[in-house]
Amino acid sequence: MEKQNYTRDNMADLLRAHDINPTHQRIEIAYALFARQEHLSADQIMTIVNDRHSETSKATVYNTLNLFKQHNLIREVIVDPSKVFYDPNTGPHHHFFNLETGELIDIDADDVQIQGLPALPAGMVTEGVDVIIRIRPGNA
Amino acid sequence: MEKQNYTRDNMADLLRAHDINPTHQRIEIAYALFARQEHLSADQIMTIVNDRHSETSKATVYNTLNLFKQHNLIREVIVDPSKVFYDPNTGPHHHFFNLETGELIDIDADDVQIQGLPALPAGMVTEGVDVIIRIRPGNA
DNA sequence: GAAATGAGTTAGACAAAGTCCAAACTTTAG
DNA sequence: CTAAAGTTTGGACTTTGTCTAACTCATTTC
Repeated sequence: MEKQNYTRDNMADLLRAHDINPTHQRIEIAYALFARQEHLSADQIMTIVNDRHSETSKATVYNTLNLFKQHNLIREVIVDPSKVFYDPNTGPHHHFFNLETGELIDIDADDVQIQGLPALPAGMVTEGVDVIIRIRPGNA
Repeated sequence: MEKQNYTRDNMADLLRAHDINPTHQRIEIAYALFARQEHLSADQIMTIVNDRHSETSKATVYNTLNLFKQHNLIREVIVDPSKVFYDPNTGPHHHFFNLETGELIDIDADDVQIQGLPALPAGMVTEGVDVIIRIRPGNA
């Protein structure tokens, strides 16, 4: 959590550390997510990556994001019915979701305990726990 | 929670109790959700409603589900990136989500406590808290 | 170095969920 | 009966995401 130096150079190392062959496009996409440390949609990522010069196709953006997800480099966040967000933070954490702006805010999971959950159905294993707190500006 | 008698007849009362004018199509859609007490997608609801005879258009299904949602008769569940599920249970509860089958299982929220959440951002109000436990068949 | 190989990328067609809109239909009230 | 308000409809449209077959490019192999 301390490595703030996200440059294109060490994106290659990061990718290799996750068994991903670092290509030009993959580095750009990883850089877009990690340098900003924001939750971005595929569409936003494509805009960012192509704003510079690179020309990366839609298919590659989707392929790459799914590849990153499979290799646990990023995580999907499903809160907006119309699009998926990708999150460079794979550590355990939850989210505030601002219903007005669509903004996501991280909540570190270390401080959060959830008690009283029933047992899992037989033969099932937990893959992940998502807590989403939907918020809106308001009249306290 | 005790009223198990969900018939088309008392769907009209239910709709009126939520300030919704009970039309033929609305009754059918409400009946589809409440009689089964299941989590259904818009597509599934349309199939069910049209399997009988009624002929209800896609636009009406979506209009009606959004109307029900606004009047707190049903709730949206967002777990599958490709489609929204509608839930006739509006009481506080959470979900197991079976990643293999797409099945949703309710978890009563009365027994669940969540501790250690940070304060809301200034000027914000909680609209709802969703806990989703993603599960898959497995090797315990 | 030329050819073969294989991984990665691409444009564009396609699919599915959901929205939008103007026309048509239904109710209700006068 | 008529007007107004409320509801439904088909179909066009948009958006997110997938698929495919061709193409590029780096690497190996001879």
